[in-house]
Amino acid sequence: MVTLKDISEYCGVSNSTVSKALNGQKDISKQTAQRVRDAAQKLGYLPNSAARSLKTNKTLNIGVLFVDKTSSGLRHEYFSGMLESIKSAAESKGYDITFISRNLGERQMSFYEHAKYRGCDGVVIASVDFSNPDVIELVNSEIPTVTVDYVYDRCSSVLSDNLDGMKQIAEYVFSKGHRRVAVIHGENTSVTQKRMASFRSTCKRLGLILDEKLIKEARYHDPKLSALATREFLDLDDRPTCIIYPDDFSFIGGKNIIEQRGLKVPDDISVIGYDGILLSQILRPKLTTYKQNSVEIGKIAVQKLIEQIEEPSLSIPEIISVTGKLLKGETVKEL
Amino acid sequence: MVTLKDISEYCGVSNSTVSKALNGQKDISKQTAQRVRDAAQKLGYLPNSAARSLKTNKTLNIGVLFVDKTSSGLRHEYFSGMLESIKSAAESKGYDITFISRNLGERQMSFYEHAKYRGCDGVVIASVDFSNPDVIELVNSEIPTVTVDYVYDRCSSVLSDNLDGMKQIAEYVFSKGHRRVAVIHGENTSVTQKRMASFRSTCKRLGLILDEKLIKEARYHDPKLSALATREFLDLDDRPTCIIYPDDFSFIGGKNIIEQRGLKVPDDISVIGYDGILLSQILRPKLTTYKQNSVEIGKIAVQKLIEQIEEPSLSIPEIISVTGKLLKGETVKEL
DNA sequence: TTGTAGGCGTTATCAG
DNA sequence: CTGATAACGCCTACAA
Repeated sequence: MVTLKDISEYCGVSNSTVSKALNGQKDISKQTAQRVRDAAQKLGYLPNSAARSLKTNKTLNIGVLFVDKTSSGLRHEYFSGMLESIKSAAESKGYDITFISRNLGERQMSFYEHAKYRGCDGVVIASVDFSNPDVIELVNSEIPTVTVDYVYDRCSSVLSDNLDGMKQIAEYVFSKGHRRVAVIHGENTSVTQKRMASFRSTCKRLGLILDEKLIKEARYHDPKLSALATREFLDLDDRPTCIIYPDDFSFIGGKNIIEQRGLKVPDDISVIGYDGILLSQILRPKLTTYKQNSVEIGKIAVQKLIEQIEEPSLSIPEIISVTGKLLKGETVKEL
Repeated sequence: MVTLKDISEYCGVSNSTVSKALNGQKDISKQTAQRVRDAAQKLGYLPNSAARSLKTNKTLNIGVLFVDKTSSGLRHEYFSGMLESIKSAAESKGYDITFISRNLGERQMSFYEHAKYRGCDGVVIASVDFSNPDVIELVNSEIPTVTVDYVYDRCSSVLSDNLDGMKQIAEYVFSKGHRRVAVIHGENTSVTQKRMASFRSTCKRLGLILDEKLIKEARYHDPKLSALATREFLDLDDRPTCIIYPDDFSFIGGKNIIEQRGLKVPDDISVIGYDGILLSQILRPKLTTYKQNSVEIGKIAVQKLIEQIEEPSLSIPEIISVTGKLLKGETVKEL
């Protein structure tokens, strides 16, 4: 391994001169600096990050907390897309991404301990159980953190705008003349709560009476449960004219039931998804859905985190909402 | 930050005694060891990985090379599933996962340089352009590597058994009585070559005459191109009785065309996918496909890599083939 | 069984 | 402009 020392010997200058030259300090003569850089290049020098961060207490390393609580985890395109974007945003700023978990070596450690041990400059927290004490410990620690889709008091967060999403969906459906609209929602998380609150308030605003029989809980990314709920809706005497699904993927379950009954989308029943994953736009008829901007969310989360890392004094906890976009598709019929 | 020194002062013993006690060396008396451990616990001591790896030249850190050459990258469930499994396999052995890329800080660096800089103990290489000189440099370096779905001379690799996959598909289709079978394949990679070679040889073995008009190139994970190819097949005078798609997701493109023509799967035309992603088993009729065992592939890749890291002398380059499983589904009709 | 001392590769301070 | 020198936190001969 080529070290600073090798270069200093090769060039006949001191250790510190080499260090300064390579780090672009300006108290080194142009010629020496050039000579040192050439030598470094020639000898194939690479800095040693461990030594460097031992000294500087910086690692250029961002931790990512991504526990697949739902066990669909990275298989969910919303999250894999976000990860991809976190990765490339971090890379473009010169940071690496390391997954944070609970165990390292023989030791069991908390997320905070892990991040600390690895010297992460900051951590992006997404897709975890936010009520977990371990997560809370991390958020309350001195390590900069940014959360996605959940708000803690002292920590910046980036939120997919679920209020807007559901509002747009409800308004669109209403504008198409639907008055009996069923909703299948995911498990009870803060995301779900926001979506449903938005749905209810939008209904109220539009003067739409809510029938609680038309609201059912299923799970995100679980087509089977959405299929069940769909069946129950279709069995009602006064069946809804439109069903809103927890997400695009779950809709596939509903689709099967609908087709099995010999019904046609959207002629016999309208449907609408959530997420805007690739699949939604490939299906025919093209699915009406609200596209969450997972790429933007990941990007902003990283930006905000790096800002906090590099300018801790200037950076204040902030809640950033990222709106998505209604993709009109072809599955909501004009009544 | 609590360091070894703090503990040593607290306990009134030396630095090295603490270090040894914490690392379970047995030349420390039971009582002292216990006292030290208690103090460490009490003070909230955490080892500093940078300092440790500076000394030991180990980081307990595995790099992952995951460049989305196809730009669908992690959005492809085959890869996101594999990553998830790499992550958890590494975690269970006490290793962390860090993504390797080309840039760090202001510097542009090669993959090798990046991995070296980060001190990765080893690197798993998956989903990249394997002909890239940078990738080759990494593989030929002193850093242990394992590749997925590609074989280099001196490096262990884990392969999804594409020969078996295509063989099973062909045999199954044949056993169902199909004789005019069309294939849409992905872009020209070694994976594609293996699948096609396997298809051709299986056809030959079964005495099936290959009609080159029934083979078309599209791209993986690209429903549009598969839709085009499907259309051309359906326009043929003597249309195939079965179409094999490059992957499950691409099949959706074909499905649209088929339905648009008013044809029914499998009554009017049989179809078969590849990958066995969640979607395939949700579709109705359930898609016949070959499920690649991405979880197993990721797990084995990590195992093999860690073996190589920890026992370099015992570990020899090895090519491990992971077979998948034909999911019979309902989209191939008995003729 | 415990302690001393040196060094891993860097950076930073301060004197020349 | 350049060079000694001392850290950063940890591990490990070797000495006691």
